[in-house]
Amino acid sequence: MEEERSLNFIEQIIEQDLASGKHTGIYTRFPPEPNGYLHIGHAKAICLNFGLGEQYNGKVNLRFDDTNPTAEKQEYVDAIKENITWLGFKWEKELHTSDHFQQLYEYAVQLINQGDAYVCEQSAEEMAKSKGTPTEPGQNSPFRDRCVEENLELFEKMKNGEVDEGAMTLRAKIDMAHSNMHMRDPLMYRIINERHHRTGSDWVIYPIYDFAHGVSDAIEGITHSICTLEFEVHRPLYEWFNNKINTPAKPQQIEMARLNISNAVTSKRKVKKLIDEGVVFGWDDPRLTTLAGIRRRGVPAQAIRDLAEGIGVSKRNSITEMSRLDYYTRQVLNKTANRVMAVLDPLKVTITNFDEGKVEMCEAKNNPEDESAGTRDMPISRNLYIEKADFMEDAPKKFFRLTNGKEVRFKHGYYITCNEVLKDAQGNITELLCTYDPTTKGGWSDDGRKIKGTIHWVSAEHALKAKVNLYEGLFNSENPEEGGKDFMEDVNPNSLEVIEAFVEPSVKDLAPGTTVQFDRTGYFCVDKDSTPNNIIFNRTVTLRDKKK
RNA sequence: UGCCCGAUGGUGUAACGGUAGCACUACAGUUUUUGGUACUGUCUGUCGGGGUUCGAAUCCCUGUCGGGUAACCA
Repeated sequence: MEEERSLNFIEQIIEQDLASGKHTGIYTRFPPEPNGYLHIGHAKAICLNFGLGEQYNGKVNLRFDDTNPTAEKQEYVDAIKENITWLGFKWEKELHTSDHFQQLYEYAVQLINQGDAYVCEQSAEEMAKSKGTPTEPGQNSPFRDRCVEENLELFEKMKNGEVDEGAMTLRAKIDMAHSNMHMRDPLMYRIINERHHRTGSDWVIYPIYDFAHGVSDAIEGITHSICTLEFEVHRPLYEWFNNKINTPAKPQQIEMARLNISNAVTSKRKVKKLIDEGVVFGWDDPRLTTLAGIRRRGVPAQAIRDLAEGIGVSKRNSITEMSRLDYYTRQVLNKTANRVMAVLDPLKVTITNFDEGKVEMCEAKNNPEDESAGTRDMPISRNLYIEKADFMEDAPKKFFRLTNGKEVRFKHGYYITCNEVLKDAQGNITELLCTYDPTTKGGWSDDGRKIKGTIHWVSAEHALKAKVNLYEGLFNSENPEEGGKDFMEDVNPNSLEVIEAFVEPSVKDLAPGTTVQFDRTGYFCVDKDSTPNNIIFNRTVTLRDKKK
């Protein structure tokens, strides 16, 4: 009954903490900075934190880490919430680090009173210089030994806007000779004269990540604070602050490897360049691995969650193959996407023994994997289209599609035989003259005839024209930036091909965002800009194809 | 160069001193009104060198390789 599954290292920590009584329940958080759009890497963190919450009946806060008003915007806050909701998660509380500004300030004052923090008047350059190097210790700031009263007074001035930006900072007094550079009297507060998207002009002093993040975790009662590997060297600082302050809880920071996907880039800077240089059309371009892009391409949220679950959690940096996302996408869509017939590269077929003007309806299952999806009626008539690739003259025996003289099944329609091939002056095939067997309606016969080939088709007069975006990987290399290469050089020039296809009439009413399977071709999503008179599909992923 | 982390098939992960397993990919085959799906099978792996032990992917030493880290960013 219970499926045997090994625990990842974070689950092991949690179960130990629960078993030992260190915690009676778990509380995690997802802490994005609202300065950009979420991508597939964030999705892993979201699924992990919220997934752990569901798994252990714990709570998960959504906390916007908004300590730097120069980059953060409400627009991003809204988009991030939308993405998380799309993924299907609910947060316990929506919080912002800025909600804790007053509390953080009071803790800072406490540290000053304890002699653990001081106001420093060194410039950024002086500070960098006196910080030392990995092999040489730093020099103490000349302001390091100010008395508590003076520190208090100066910090108050900073807070009240009486000090110029850059003129003073608040620093933790730790150890300028520490082997971990982050412990050499790190900044706690700096002055930024910029309007904050939530606190407006209430504050001009803003806490630095190292001080704000861990202490906010503690304030919120977070038990397990999961972050990525690059914060590993920050952990001693994280713990230093929470140990110096009498915070109500002592959260544990746990670092894990971020998710990297092959043939893609995720960093804001790089995606922005792709947009600015016109390689892609925006943050939600379906070729990007932003959540907005992936969603627009038609990938279901469940596939992202399955991916996050499937790749596991570890501390070693890795690149997950894109084929893995494709796998989960197909897996979900196979069960949920209705089938539809669409011809992407048309070849005219005339059924010579089908009366001119006659229209018959063919009943078609919407999804062979889901009986409850029902059926629809598709019109068939004398003039049809099939895929060019589904016909070949003098085909080899392994060719299971249409060829001269051999019967194939037109799916949901009839057995068809090709009798004559029409060509233009250059010898290109322009049309096929075929006949149908009227006794095989639906694609069946009870005389034991074995029809190996089944192909899709649409009725020429009933088909709708649709614009179809065929996407391929945006980059040629697994790792577009490997070896200091310029990732722009690695862009796949064929990442988008726009074609006009013929689709069966039933798609007319599909809502934007709906993903269907084009029979034998792939999964396609109705674009958000699609309308009944201007139908647009985005190829989500092709079907697996074992042909040759 | 200091400090920190990591190294298991092509890829992602298990095995916590006792038969190296699972999934993706690739390749075969069966089924099939999608060359889809489903099912079955095959290929490929413990970074090197020492040690501890009856026994090491696992523990110890050492080397090599990879990543992170020295923002008034997060």
